[in-house]
Amino acid sequence: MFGKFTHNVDPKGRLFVPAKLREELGDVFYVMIGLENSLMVFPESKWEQVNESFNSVPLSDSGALRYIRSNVARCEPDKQGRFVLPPILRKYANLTNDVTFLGQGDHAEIWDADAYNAKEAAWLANSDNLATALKELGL
Amino acid sequence: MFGKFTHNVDPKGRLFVPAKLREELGDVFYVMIGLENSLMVFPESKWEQVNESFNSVPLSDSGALRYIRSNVARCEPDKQGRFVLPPILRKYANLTNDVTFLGQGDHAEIWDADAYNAKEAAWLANSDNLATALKELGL
DNA sequence: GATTAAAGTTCCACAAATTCCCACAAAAAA
DNA sequence: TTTTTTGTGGGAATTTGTGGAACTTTAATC
Repeated sequence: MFGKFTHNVDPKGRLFVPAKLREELGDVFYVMIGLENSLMVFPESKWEQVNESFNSVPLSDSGALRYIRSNVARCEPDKQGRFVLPPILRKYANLTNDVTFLGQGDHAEIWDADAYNAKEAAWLANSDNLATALKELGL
Repeated sequence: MFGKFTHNVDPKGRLFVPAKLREELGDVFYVMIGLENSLMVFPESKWEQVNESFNSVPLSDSGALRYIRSNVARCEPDKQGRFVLPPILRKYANLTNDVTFLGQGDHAEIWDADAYNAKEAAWLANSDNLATALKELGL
């Protein structure tokens, strides 16, 4: 999963799955809260792994995990390729108008478009950042 | 992959893969942002290596890599040997009219032709540059 | 318990964008 | 020159993305 795609949430809270990600995300996927008010989207296969990890943590340590897990949404897109994102998640990520999907290899991320653009622009503005990152990748 | 080839982007954002690079790039290749507003093009085999590097970085540290990865495009040339470069990448590299491909061994680079020519001219203007470079190569 | 309102789903329709395909000019090879 | 390959343009058909209507379900009110 790669690339950046921007769509809007409609008044009913429906989100369109970008065509390029649709196949990889499949008919059923899971949305969970992520870092910095982003959301993470897992295709079913990956979700099973994540779920395993949840289960391997002892219940007593699970304060934070309880919160995360209780806000997971199982989503199934409709015929047009849209799905309804529960209000809690929409609120967590401040999704109001435009929303960007980011392909991140084995999963995707959902961000409020403005918030993400600001972050990205700030990062790109410092060209050392890119040079360092490429070096880390061995390029 | 070697050589320098210049073609144009058409209004639909299509780029022609230079004949001499076509075989080495294959039916599927990946385009990613590079230094100084250039783009990097990887054949599938090389891309797999790069992708490994991406995956070896823990999610929490991946801030920088997020921006890079979300600007990757998987490309498949059409029957004429052209492929569509997503607007984000075209914009990043300021591709409007003429575009040059540079063969760089295991990958290729894409530059705006004017921008690249200017850089090249500036570099050539100082003859010490060449001497230094050859020395680095042990020649 | 019936009626109405609100919220949530499913479906249909349409514009815009993208893909696919055909045609042709220019350049290179035979 | 003739033939093939390379490079470019554009139209037709399909897909994508968006809005909203119609229908269900849930809840609220009398």
